[in-house]
Amino acid sequence: MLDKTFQATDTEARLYAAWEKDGAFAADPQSPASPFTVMIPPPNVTGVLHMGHALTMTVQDILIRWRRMQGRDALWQPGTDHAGIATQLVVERQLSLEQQTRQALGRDAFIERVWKWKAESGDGITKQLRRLGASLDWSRERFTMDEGLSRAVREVFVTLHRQKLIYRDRRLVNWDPHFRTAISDLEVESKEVRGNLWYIRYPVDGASDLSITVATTRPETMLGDVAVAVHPEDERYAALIGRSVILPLTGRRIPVVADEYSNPEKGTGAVKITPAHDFNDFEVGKRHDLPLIVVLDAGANITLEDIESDLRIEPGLADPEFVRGLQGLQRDDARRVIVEELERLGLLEKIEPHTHQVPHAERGGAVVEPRLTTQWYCDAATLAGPAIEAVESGRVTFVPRQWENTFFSWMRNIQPWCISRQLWWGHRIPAWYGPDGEVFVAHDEAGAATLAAAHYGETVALTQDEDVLDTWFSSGLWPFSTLGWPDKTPELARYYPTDVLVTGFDIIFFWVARMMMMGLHFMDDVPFHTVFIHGLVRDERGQKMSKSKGNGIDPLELLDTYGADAVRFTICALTGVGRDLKFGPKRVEDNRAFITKLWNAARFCEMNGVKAAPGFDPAKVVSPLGRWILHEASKAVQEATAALEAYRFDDYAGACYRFVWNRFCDWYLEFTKPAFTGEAGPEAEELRAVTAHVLDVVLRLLQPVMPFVTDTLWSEFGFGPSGGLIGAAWPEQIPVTDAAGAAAELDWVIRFISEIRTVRSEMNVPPSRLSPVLLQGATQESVDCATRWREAIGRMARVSEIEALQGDPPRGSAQTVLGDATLVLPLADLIDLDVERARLTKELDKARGEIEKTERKLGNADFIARGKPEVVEETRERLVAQQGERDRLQVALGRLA
RNA sequence: GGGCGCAUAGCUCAGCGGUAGAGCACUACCUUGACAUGGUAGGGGUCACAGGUUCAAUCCCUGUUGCGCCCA
Repeated sequence: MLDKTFQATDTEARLYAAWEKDGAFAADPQSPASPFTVMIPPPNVTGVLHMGHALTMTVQDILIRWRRMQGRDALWQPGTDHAGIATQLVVERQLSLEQQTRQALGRDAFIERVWKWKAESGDGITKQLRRLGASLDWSRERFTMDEGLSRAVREVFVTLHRQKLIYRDRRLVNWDPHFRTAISDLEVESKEVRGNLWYIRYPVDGASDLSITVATTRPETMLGDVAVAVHPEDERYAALIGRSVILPLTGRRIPVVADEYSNPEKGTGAVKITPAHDFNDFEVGKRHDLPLIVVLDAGANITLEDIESDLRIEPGLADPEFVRGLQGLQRDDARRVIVEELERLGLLEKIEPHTHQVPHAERGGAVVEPRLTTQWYCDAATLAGPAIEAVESGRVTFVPRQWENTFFSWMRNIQPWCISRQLWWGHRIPAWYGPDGEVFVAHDEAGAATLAAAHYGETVALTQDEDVLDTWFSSGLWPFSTLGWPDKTPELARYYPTDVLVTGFDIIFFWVARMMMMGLHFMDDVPFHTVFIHGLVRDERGQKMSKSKGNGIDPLELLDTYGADAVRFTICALTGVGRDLKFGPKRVEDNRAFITKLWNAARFCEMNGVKAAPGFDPAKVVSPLGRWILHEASKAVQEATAALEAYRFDDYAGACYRFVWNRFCDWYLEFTKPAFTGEAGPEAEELRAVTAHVLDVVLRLLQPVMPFVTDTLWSEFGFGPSGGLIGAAWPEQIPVTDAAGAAAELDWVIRFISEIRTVRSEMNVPPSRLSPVLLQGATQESVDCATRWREAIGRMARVSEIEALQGDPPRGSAQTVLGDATLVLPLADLIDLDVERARLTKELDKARGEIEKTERKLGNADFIARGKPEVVEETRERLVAQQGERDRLQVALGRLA
C-alpha cells in the first residue's frame, strides 16, 4: 500500500544508489542503438552546487532520460575541471592555516598537496549532482588533470605549436597582481568606479612659459610616460607637435605626438602615453615607435629599474630623491604620494571627479593591471574560422537562434588567446629551454632533449617552462579528450560528435567557442550539433543571485525541504526559451502540489484495484470513457514529445500537468467511481485496465523530470521492478477506436456538469440541496446521453434526476443553455426571480455583444472576399451558434416574466 | 557609443495575423468515502505608447518611452 504522502528523502537516496549500482546510467558502446550524447560542461572541482548548476543539470538530465527511454544509447559524460586559480587558492588557504606557504613547500610538494585535497574533498560537487538525481555515467567520470586528459593537452599543445598556432609573444596582458598571473580577457570584468581626472601640467622643453596639460585617471603611471598625444586636427596643440615636454618628477624629455587616439572633447584633449601600462597607449606607442617603460612590478608596486638611470634634477619639476622614495610603493599609495608632490610643485591644475570603467579580476576582484610580459599565445583567430563556418552552414545550431549573433560577433573579433598562467596547479607547459633560451616543445623531456641535441649538436641541460596552461585550454578538449583521444577508441568513434551542449549564455565564449575551435581542428568535425542556451536563475524579484547581495538560494536546502522531484519539476516548468527564471521557494512549494496530486491519484487507483494489466490492448476498449481518456493521454504524449524535441521544457511540464490534473484527476477518475465502487463486471474490469495503462503512460512521461516519485509508483503498481522505469520505453501514440465519438460524448457531459455547477453556484444553491434537471429542446441523442451519465452528473453536479421536458418549465426555475438544449433547474423555493433575471440578462448581453462582433466582421465585404475561406466559414458557423444561444436565452428570460 | 532582449490579469509567465490563456494570489461556497499540499464557482486585461501594412494586428513593420543584459 502506498503511504499517505510521498517520502521524498528516503526514496531518493535508496533509488539513486540502486540505479548507479545497476548501471542504469551507463552507456553501452556495444549496443546496436544509436547513441545520444551530452557532455557535461565540467563544473569546477572546488564548486558547490548552486541554482545555475541545478538548472543546467536538470535540463540535461531531462534530455538524457528522455532519449534513453526512446531507446537511444545515452551517454551523459561526467567530470570536473581542475580550476587552476580557484583550486590553488583553496589549498593555499589551507596552508596558511598551518603557517605554511606554497613557496616554502616547493612546487612538487605543493602539487602533491593539491592532489591530496582533491582526493579528500574534490567530489563535493559530484555528490551534490547525485542528490539532484542526475543520471550521469559515473563509471566514465573524468578530470581535466587525469593522465589521459593531460596527454591530450600535451598532444594539442605540441601539434598547435608545430603548426605555428601556438607561439610566444611579448605584449601587454591582463595581469592579476594579487595572484601574480596573466588572466584572459574573459576573466576581466569592467566595473564602474568613481575616481578622478587629474589635470597635470607638463612644461614644454625650452619654453618655460609654455606647457601642455594632460588629464589622466592614473597619475602614478606617469613615471612610465613616453609621450603626450594630441589629436592631429586639434588646433590648440598644432604648434607643439614634434616638440618635447619635460616629464615632471623624472625630468625625462618626451615628445608630443599627433595621434587620433586622443579625443579633443575629453579632458584637455592631450593625453599622456604609457605604453607599458595601458592597452590603448600600447597601440599608440607602436604607431610612433615609442619605448616601453615599465614602472609597476608583478605585484603592482612601483619599480624603478627602467627609469633609475634616467632620473634628473629639474628645479621645481623633478627630484630623483623623491622618485627613489617611491620604490616598492603599492600603486594606490604611489598615486597619493605623487599627487601630493605634484600639488606641492604647483603642477596639478585641477582634480575633477570622474566615473570610469576599471578592469577587475572576476576571481578575487583585484584591479587588473595591463602588464608587459612574455606569454604563450594561441592563434584563436585562425582556429575560429572553421567554427564560424560551422554555425553559418548550420552544422551547429543554437537554440534559441538569437545567440548565434553573440557567437559570431565575438568569434569574428577574437583576440590572440593568452594560454599561459603563472600558477603551479594545472597542465605544465611542455616547453623546455636551452642555456641560451632556445625553446623546445615536445611531449616530454626526453623529446625535448632529442630536439635540443639536434639543435646544439651536443647534450645540454634543459629547464622546463614554469607556467601552466589556462584551464579552458583543457576544457576545450573535453568533448573528445574524455572519450580517449588521442587514441582512436571505440568511444571516440561512436560518441563524437555529441548531440547537444547545454549551457548559459555567459559560457558561449568559454566552452562553446573553445570546444568548437579545438574539436574542428583536431577531430575535423563539430563537437556538438546543437547548443541549447538557457537563461539565468534569478531570485523572486528578478535580481541576479550573488553572494554579496545574499539573495542566493541554496539548491541543497530546497532539495531537503521539497525533494528533488519538486525542484526539478519547478525548474522544468519555468524553463522557456531564452528567458531568465525568477525562482524562489514558493515556486517549488506550488509545484510540489502537483506531485502530491499525482501521488493521491495513484492512491485512489490503488485502493480501487488498479494494477498492471499485461496483455491489455487499448484498441479493443469499448467504453466511451476509456476511449476518451486513452485519446487524451495520446494527445498528451504527442504534446510532451513535441515540446522536448523543441527544447520547450515549460511546454513539456505544462502538457503533463494539464493532462494529469485537468483531465485524469478532475474528470476521468471522477467518472470511474461508479464502475469501481459498483459491482464487478466487464466495464469495471476494462476501466481498471485502462486506468492502469494511462497511469503507466503518465509515469513514463514524467520520468525524465521527476524520476523518483514516478519510479516509486511504477514499481508499486507492478508495471516493472523498482528502479526499472528509467529503462522503460517512452510512450507512443495510443490507437483508439472512434476517438472523435468518445470525445464528443465526454466533452458534452463535461460541459453539462459545468453548466449546472455554474448556475447553482451563481444562484447560491447550497450543495446539500439536490435538484432535478429538465432538458428542454434537447435531441433524443442528448437525452439518452444525459441518461447514460445520470450517476456522474448526479454526483458531480448535485442533480437528483434528469428528464426531458415537454411544454413549459415550471415557474421559478433557473435555466441555462447548452448547445441545442436548455437545462432547467426547477427550484421554485430557492430561486430569487430578480437574481435569476439579472443573471440571464447578463448572459444575454454577453451573447449579443459577441453576435455584434461576429456580424460586423461578416458584414465586411472585404472580409468575405479576401479572408481565408475556412476562416469565413468558421465565422459563419460561430454566428449561427451564437444566435441560437441568444434565442434560447431570450426565451428563458421571457418565461420569467 | 555598438548590439541584443523584454513590456499581455495583482504577481510569474504562455500565446500569436482571425472569439485573450495558465499557475499563483484574490472572493464566495464546500471537511462528499484519492487528495484541505484539496474541491467547486467567480471577479480581474483599450495585450506599454504613437503611427503604418492588412479584409483583419496583442501578434508583422517603423518610431517613442521604460526596464534588463552583452560588448566597447
